[in-house]
Amino acid sequence: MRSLFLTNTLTRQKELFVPVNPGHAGMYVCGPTVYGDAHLGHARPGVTYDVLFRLLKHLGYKVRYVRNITDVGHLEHDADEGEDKIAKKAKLEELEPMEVVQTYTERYHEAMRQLNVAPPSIEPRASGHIIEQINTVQTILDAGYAYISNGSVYFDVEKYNADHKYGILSGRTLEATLEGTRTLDGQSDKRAPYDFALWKKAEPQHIMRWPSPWGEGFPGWHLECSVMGEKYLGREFDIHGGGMDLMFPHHECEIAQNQASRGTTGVHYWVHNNMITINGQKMGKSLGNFITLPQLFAGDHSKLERAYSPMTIRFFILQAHYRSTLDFSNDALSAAEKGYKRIMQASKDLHELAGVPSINLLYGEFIGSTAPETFKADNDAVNKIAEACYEALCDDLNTPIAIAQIFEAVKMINSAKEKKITLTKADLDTLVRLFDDVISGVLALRDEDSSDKGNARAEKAMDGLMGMVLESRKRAREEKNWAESDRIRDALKAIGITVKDTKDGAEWTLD
RNA sequence: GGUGCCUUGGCCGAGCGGUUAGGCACAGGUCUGCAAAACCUGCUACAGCGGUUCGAUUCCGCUAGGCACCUCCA
Repeated sequence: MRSLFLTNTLTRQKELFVPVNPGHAGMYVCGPTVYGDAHLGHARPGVTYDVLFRLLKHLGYKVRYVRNITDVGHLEHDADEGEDKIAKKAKLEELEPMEVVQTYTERYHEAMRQLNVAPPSIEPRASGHIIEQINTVQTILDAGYAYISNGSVYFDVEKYNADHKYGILSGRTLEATLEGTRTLDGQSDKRAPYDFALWKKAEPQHIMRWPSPWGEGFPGWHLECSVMGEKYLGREFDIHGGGMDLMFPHHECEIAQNQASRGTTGVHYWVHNNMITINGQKMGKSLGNFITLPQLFAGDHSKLERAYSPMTIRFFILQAHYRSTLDFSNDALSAAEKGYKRIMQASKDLHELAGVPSINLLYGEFIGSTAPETFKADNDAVNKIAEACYEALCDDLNTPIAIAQIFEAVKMINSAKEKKITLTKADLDTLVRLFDDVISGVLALRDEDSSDKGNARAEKAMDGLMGMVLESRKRAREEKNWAESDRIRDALKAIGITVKDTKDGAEWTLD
């Protein structure tokens, strides 16, 4: 099995991935809080951890990927004064909170499906794990790392910090945290500003509430990930992913909860993706640069010059390393779109050259093969490209380098098609395998054109029809009737079909 | 204020102590009835100022500018 290296936020270093159980990989990623449409920012972790999930599988691990849905407990503003995001939205739209949850969970799934992000192995909801969360709160209380105050339960950070160390992930000291903590205006039930809620007492107007030993209330936001992670992946598991903005306090609190409740920090590799910015600034509702995925796909936003397809977005994200900020702009998206289409065209041509059918995996499907250890092309350049591609992917998920290698392969394929170079069967087989495994399997880029064509019968009819049209154009060209030949080409262009004359005759593509 | 990060050619974006990343755009060429595509060639940059070094875009320091987290955020 190939070695995989991941940057671990905990050590701030690139580390060799060694799973808890050989051959198995457990991965937990913080999913969305479902109170609104998924936005550009959700696409980044969605795609990033999807690639990690797929890569782990391709390398030969049996992977369990848990990505939660937060449907309770995530408060707006200060933890003491804030309102539950779901409940607020429900009030606004006069819906049951669970109707809000249902609607936006479905819409999130649809957006992820369009981005070709495979569903996780398990997608647990916070509201479905209230009992487990109550149990964990009790365990932390029993261990002495929490206290009850006015019907709520808070984590005692100072006590915890004395025995263990609070801040190991973010590198913050307790004093530093204190300095940064906002002075609360109202009086608080908390002993210290950095204490966080494990269980919150529900005020009379609060609609989402459950009975507990401490009265009616609801769980604190940080708790769900600790609890569900342990439930589905065990006391200690391999990878925990999420956005960098969640590092503090969310993940820091998770570690403290883990240590306090199960005697281990719980996670071996913390992986954090960076943010997507728009004109150099993080997306925010208040900044007016908040673009949802449906808007992006439809081109329906003032910042958008036009629509960008899901695969364009996916490719755009993969062209940057996941730990770098990625700046959104129309120019960058347009450039990504062209590059993506170039790869897709080369993929089609490659499969044709090799005489094997193009694969275009459907949502959630996986390549069945395991990553090869060596490559057996006759042309050594092909072997080098394939090897470099895998090295890049295994080197902390360096997708931009992997894609750069793919472009090298694209160049070779095009040259072979132009008959400037010759590729042997072994060369073509290696390239096909690389494209099927890496492009379709791991990076999960699919051909949007062919998937849009519709059913097989329609496609067959279309092919036949185009054959007839191009045949009559061919005849016109043979008679050097350029006017007629150009008329047909222009007419086809007008209905969205581009014709290209190659050495081997005319080709057509849907725009 | 505390903590961390960034500044790469027209744009996006990798990387690294000495080797052309890649894409998009642009210019010239090949091919072609034309067009498109493709191929070939060109465009060689690392904010500024010092320092370390045989050699720095890559390490260190300072300066300028920008960003993120510390409050909900992927």
